[in-house]
Amino acid sequence: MSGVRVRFAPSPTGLLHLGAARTALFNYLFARHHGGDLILRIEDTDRERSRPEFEHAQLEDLEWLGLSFDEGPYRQSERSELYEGAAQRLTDAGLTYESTDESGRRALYFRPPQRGGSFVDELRGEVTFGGVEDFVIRKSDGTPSYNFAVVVDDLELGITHVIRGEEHLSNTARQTLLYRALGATEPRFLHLGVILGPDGKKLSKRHGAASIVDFRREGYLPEALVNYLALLGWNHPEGKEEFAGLDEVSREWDPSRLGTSPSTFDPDRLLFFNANHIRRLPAEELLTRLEPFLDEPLPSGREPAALEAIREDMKTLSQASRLLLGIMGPVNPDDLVEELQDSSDEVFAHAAAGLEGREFEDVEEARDFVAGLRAWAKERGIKTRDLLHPLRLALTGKNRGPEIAYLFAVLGAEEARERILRAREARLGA
RNA sequence: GCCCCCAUCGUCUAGAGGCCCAGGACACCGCCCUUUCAAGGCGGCGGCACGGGUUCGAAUCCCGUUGGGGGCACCA
Repeated sequence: MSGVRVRFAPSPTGLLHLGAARTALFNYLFARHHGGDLILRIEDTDRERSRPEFEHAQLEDLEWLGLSFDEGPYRQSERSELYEGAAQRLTDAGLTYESTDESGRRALYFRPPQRGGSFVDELRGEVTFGGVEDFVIRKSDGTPSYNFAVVVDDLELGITHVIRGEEHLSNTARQTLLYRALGATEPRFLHLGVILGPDGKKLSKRHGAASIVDFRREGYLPEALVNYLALLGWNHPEGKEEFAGLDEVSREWDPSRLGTSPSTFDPDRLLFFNANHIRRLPAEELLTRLEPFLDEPLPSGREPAALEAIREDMKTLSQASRLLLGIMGPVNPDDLVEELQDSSDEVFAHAAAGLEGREFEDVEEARDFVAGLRAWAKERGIKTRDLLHPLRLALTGKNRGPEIAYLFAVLGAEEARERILRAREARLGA
């Protein structure tokens, strides 16, 4: 038992974003690294904007990412006595006053004994601050303000390390003053560099898919997101950059490798990790994950071949249907007549004959069949290109695509034969 | 305007005074492999923001400038 207690404290006023997900991830990794506890706290003090749907959606995203919590969720909306007690102590100490604004709202303000000072950031060293003005700790509707609730809760929950984005640096200054006014010792602080959008501005909805749900819907794998996010502001001691999943990152993660500079979200890099993780997924697993993304089920009985045929080209799961259509979609033979070679006719005749009454149990059998075609072509002095390219055109109508054997295996011998015969006819008719 | 943080290839980063005329990854380009695309292999393009110090020696330490970012709400 290390005694380390960290927390992730989202506000249910929107969807879980990349930045928040990274914060959650690093808190999780920190807790795992130290054998400590990760606590979930919902900061729902904004009665207007907080919505249960958002809380549910965020929890779902966290779960999808594989992030689990040891405690919570605690909801700030359910802990008002705590804030009241703390507010009373500050009032008793003569550090608060009530004030009414133009619209007649009466709030409780905190007047810090000092306007400046410093705190230690574990990553940046001593951070000095000054010019802190009085700020609200209890809003006119009775709910605690963010800065106040955070301090009271982190204290009450025994949080030892506060890990959050650097956008909170100035809040930490205010909170430090609050801790001291309450006669408490502040936890340790780690402020991670913010994540910027490709335009260098703080990442937001404007930058397209910045919500975790968006990535999920587009067919990104949680493993890929975790892998990518883990490398934003952290690096492996030996430069390792590919991690199978959260468990592997957890095993190798070490807080001493954390950085402080802001980083820019790079969609290309994420895509690269996603494609990599798709390639390494076991077939059954890939099939399961693919299901929600398929317009039509994979060709019955030929699922494994179909899967392997598209896997290399798939950067996101949502591309599966399009890739599948590229193989199985209808072909108009008339469109490809011009591209066919002189040798096409005998190639078609031979291939069609070979396919007659045949069935491919798996890709291996299709490969054997193709090997047979190649041997035949070699004997006849037909170049490999003049053998396979016409076949590819006949089968899919396209110039590029997966290895030919996959095409046979996915389409099935019967359908392949028909397509070849149709192409042959079209060629003769031309 | 005030306060704060950050500063190595376009991007993510390694680098904690000599090992660096700076290494890796993404992206991009070329070559190889290959029926094609992709993957893979090999190679290329490309960076220490600038100026002062300190030091025998600085990407690394200090100061300044510039640049970028964040905060300055009865939002969190």
